[in-house]
Amino acid sequence: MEASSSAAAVREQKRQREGGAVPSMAAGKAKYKYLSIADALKAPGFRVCIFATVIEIGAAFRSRGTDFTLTLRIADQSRTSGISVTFFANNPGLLPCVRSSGDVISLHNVEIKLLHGEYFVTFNKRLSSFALFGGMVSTEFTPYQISMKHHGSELDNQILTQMRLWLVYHPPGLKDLELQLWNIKSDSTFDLVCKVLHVCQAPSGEWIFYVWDGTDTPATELQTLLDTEAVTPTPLHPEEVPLPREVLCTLPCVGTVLRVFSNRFSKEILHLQKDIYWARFCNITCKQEFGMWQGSLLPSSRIRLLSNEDGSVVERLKTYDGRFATQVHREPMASLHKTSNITDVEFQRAGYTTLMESLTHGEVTHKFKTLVRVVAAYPCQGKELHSLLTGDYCLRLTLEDPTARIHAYVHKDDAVSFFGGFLTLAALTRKMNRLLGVPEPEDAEEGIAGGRNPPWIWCCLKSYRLDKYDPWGSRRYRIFGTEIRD
DNA sequence: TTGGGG
Repeated sequence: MEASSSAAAVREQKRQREGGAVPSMAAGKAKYKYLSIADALKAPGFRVCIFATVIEIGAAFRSRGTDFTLTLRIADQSRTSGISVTFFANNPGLLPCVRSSGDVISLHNVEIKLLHGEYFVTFNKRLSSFALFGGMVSTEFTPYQISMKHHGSELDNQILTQMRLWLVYHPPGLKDLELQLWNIKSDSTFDLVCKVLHVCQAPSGEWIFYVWDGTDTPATELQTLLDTEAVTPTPLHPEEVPLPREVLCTLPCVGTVLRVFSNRFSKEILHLQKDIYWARFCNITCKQEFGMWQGSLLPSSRIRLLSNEDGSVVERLKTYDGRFATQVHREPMASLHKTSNITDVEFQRAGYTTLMESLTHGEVTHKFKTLVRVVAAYPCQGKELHSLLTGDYCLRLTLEDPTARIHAYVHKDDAVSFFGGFLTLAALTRKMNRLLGVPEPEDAEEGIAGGRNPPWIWCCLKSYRLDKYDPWGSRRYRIFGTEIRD
């Protein structure tokens, strides 16, 4: 927001301290100097005027004094993370009643305070005033609520139009700091609105939250090194101990279940253990380990419980419902618009099944078609690889989609058809590298080296058991009816 | 005064 920012404006506001900003008059209309939030913060202790958008709406409640109070969070272009504004009034009807986040508020003569290193805006009921306007879809210049003693300013219409234009590109509800699983970024801090599906304590004492928002985490880049697969296989899940089957079966089959780790014990965890809740995980971070996303709570992180009617929750559920409107929307979000023509599959007409749907399926034995990435293979190079076509070996692939990772075997009888014939070692290596997303030597020179990005491939899988007395413990996956194209 | 991610 290009409010009348600048040091001069700050000095002007400083002159107006005590007694409130006295508006200069021009053509009969009051003229207030609005500061951007960033500039206003340079003048703690002074009264300032701010034009901003409401990004969070608190509930009105009785203060410990004689008043009613309400906290809003407002933001502008200079501070998209926003700042908290506290209002007081002896009658709740006098507090701002914001119709929707994204609405615009004009604040006159509010005070900036700095407490514990954090800035706040205080609305003084004797000296301050506010006006509320519709957000980006509105073209109305008349406020829908106005406090006592609020005088419109000459620049209001112009600044309101600018603010609405900015809002078009920065819609509220999805704040810059609020990410969904589909757009999380490594080592950034953000808020996540998610359903807490399960909470447990790892043997290390660490707490693990299993959270979900109906979207898929992005495909990760993997390390090129594959020769350690025999000794230390690529893990199938970020936690040390996998979830017991009865818990696994309660998790959703579409959308990633992110593991969020926390060293801190808090009473929030006890609350969350009892039931499934929607929550806002504030100021959390995430990283990739072995190509898997995992979240972490920081000392500054907070968990806020949300109701099912919360706007962000309703939005997430709407998005999730949309994924069921068509078959293709259930497919990994990261695979969309990336045609997968690496393999030919037998199950041309079969529907699509996520790995989680198969893992939680009621019967061990079943066949399905899925869309996955090959994150690791053993063996994957040299003589060992070639002996698959002639010898008595089977190939172990580590497959992933946004919902799970599994080991799937290419049985010795299927290896020739999987690779499309008795290939030379060179041809076989080329096909394997394509599956694993290992860059071609010429690509590597262009700076793609260092990581690999396996493509999405269609593949037919069969789930079966080795031991009828321990069907789930002895479950295996086997690839069939799938051929890598030339 | 209150209140300060209620």
